[in-house]
Amino acid sequence: MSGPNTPIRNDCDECALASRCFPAFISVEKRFRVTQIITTNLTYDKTALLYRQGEKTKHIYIIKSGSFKTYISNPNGTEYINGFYMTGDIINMESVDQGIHLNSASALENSMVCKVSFLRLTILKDEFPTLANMAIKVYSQALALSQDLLKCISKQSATSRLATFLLIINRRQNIQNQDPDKIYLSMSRQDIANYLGLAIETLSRVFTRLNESGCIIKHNRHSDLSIHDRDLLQRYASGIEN
Amino acid sequence: MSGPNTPIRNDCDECALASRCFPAFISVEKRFRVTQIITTNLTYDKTALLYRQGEKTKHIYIIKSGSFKTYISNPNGTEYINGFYMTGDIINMESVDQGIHLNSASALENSMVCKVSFLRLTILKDEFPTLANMAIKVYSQALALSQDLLKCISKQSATSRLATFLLIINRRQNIQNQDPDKIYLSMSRQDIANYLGLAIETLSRVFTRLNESGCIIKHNRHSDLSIHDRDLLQRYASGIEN
DNA sequence: AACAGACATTGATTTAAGTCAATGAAAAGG
DNA sequence: CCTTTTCATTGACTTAAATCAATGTCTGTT
Repeated sequence: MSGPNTPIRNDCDECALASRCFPAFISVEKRFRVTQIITTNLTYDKTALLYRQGEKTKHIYIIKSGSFKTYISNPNGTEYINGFYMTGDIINMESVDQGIHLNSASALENSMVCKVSFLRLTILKDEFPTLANMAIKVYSQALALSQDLLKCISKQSATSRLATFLLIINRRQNIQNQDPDKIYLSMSRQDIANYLGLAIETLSRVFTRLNESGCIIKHNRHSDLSIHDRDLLQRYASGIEN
Repeated sequence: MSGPNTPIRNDCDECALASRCFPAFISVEKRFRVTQIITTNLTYDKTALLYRQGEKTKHIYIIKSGSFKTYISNPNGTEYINGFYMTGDIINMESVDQGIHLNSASALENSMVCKVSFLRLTILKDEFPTLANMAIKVYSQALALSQDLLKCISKQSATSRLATFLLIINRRQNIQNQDPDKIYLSMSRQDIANYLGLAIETLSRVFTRLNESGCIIKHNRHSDLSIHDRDLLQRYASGIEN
């Protein structure tokens, strides 16, 4: 076995996300410490639950591949979609304070995540102060995004909401995508409608209209589409065009 | 002058917020260090700008008294209200990552704030690791609140939105209030309407309806009201009642 | 391959909220 | 103190999206 000061090769060194994930904030020589607090490459099948609303929580999750939705189940059986998460995103940041899951998370497709105990992260943080900076950076970003989204969803038309949504998804997928105009929607129409605060029928009509205007191209009924006229899509998103 | 290890009495020791503000995370003996990074008791008159969208930023602000709104100005002259902040709240957390103000902030009434350089806070953080924990705690709370609000505003009726808004304001004001049912609205109807994603006329009608149903009592036209039937208000908020 | 069930789309109608317009009430300013 | 301006309320009408209902299309199962 390697001694505690001998660098060892671990999962994180070989991960495609390493440069954007928290090991990036720890020197290569000390990366071995990471293995002590992170559980890597957990797999979840489509529809599998990552965690359940109300449960106690001690972990954040980093998505290595695939995607998840978080949602709140209502007494009347309906769901409120809180967010969609994809490669590189961190799930459960909002529960770190209370230590209880505020929503449930389920896989939208077969996915892989790494699991980090935030209690242990706190200990490691004292050892590597840059980790705290990273945490604050990530939180600040999440908050900025969330405010943006609030603005968009509370005040825009159905067309503008969907256009904004597609542009955001596209931007997030582009980080690792080949074709910059391709969009893959791993979530159902119902999920998107719910997330954007629209009826599923309204959403469907808007999809049809965006398609007919030549703005997007649908490659099949559900998940695969391409942005064909990005400029127009952006005008829809900003509300210049209707 | 006191030497660096001699506890000195400073503004923060006497502040009513001390137990909820970040000095709470530093031992009394070392509190003097706080004075090196915090500027206390800055005053802003009603309508005065705390900062302007697009400016570079190095500070977060803690409200000692009064209230502020943050907003984005649009090319067409309209405003998007991002948030309302009151005593004990921290303004500008979302800009820490980018270092640029994502919105403008202005005082809704005569107010007092303390200003903390987050660069210096980073240095202090290495000295007092608990500060980092506090930062993460605060961020996690802010994120949870923001997700809650998104849900409420994107999917609820006008009545439910206003009822939720009033309950949130009431809860936040209760921390230091005498009468637990009193609500003071320092922002204009236009600001509330904008924040909730409603037309000002719709908001006005809902105010009238809540008043007529005996749910709230308006003490004057604008700012002062009381919750008269909290249970009913909560039913409106949850959408059980319309 | 055929069936069932889930999911998506399209059409007809209703409704909640937005818009336009007028009035009322308070605050600001000379 | 009176005028002007700003902000809030109320009414009449319009519209975007929700709802209700039917149809179409994919997915998975045996």
